[in-house]
Amino acid sequence: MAQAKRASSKKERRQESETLILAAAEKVFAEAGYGGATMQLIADLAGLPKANLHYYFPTKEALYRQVVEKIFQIWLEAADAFDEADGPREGLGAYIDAKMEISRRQPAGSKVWAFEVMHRAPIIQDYLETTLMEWTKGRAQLIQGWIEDGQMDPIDPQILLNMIWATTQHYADFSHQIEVLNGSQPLSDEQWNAAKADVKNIILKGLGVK
Amino acid sequence: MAQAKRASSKKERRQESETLILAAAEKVFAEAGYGGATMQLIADLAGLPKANLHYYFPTKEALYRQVVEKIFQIWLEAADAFDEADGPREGLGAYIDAKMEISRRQPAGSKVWAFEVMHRAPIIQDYLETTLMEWTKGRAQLIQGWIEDGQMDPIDPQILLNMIWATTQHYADFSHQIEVLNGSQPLSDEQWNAAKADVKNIILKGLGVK
DNA sequence: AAAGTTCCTGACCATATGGTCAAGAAGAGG
DNA sequence: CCTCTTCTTGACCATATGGTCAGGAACTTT
Repeated sequence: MAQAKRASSKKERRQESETLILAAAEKVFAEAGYGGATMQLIADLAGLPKANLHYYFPTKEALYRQVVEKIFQIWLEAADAFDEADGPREGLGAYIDAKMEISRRQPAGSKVWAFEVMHRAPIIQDYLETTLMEWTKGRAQLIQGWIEDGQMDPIDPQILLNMIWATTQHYADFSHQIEVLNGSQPLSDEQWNAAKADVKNIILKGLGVK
Repeated sequence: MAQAKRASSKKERRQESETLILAAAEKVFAEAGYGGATMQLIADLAGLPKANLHYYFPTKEALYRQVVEKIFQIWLEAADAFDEADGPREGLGAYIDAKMEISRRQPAGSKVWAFEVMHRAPIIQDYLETTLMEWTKGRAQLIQGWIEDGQMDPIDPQILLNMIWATTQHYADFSHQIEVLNGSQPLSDEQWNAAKADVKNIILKGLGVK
């Protein structure tokens, strides 16, 4: 209360600046890729001088790394949907919903992720090999369990996961194409809901989920 | 026979050089994106001096454009599978097969396409709005016909097309991730066939195809 | 074999970009 | 107030990159 001044402590202001820069960086990296993005563009979008970015993030690569890591976190959080279910209809359904929602709310993040993986993951290769690998193995086992319980057809769980990732992320990564084919209009709420429902129905029915 | 010299006429040699450069460019653009790719890298991969690239392709953008246009052609050719069928099982099945095969044989091309669309299609926007739009409308109508014939469940054809594109192209665009999750091994023939079959089965069953 | 055309390439240039730095502004603490 | 630390920023630098060009090699044509 004493120093007041918008209650922004040093740490808080630092946090704010970093968040601001990260948000701008995410957008620019998504739109231009790592190579096409420039610190100047990011700075302009954040409304800061370029030198200031280098105060918070020593190099372009460090900034990029943080962007990618943040996205990876969100990616993983969507996984919670999986765990709190006891059958494929609920589990897969909730997971598809969660991933569709991410594609809708955070398309830039999804694009950066796609860029990164397409570049053979120069930055987050270790995450792929450790965290993602373990996560995937765990869910694959879960799916395998459902199969053995006769709750769905026997299908290689990895292929199913690929399919879910592909289909849901497509709505973020290829949003431009989707918009153009929609008469250059962003999808409406109804269209998003329809897409979500149809994707879910096709996959669940295709899996023979009881 | 007279001038012999490997029977390479002027035009043929020109064609050869251009093809060589385009192939190198496709790889480099796929691996680094437009911004990350350099003419030097492309030249090195093609085994030519940089200045020579500029003899055949005036600018980096012109080279990129040709790469993207070539890919778009392949993209469209896969569509033939669609037309020569009289039902969804055959039509969609053949189309999925064709697209999976492209993902396998031409992963670099698919990646460049993905890059381009993610960048909001600065180069091939007109193609999206004309050729792709028309193609899509035609196939959507075809699918609609199948639906009305009771050959499959009623589903927004656009959502179905998105799903097929997403799933099949994922195997090219995210091949790195797929390899890592496969124990850092490329998919074997059996795995490719399994993926192809499973994807097809899930989608066709999910659509309620008779 | 001479002339004309196409092709090839080393050297070069202008520009853009990532990154640095020194000097000062703004707070925090006393 | 004075000092210390954290932040901010315009100016600057080294390098990399797209692109140019002039001169020569190689091929074609007559």
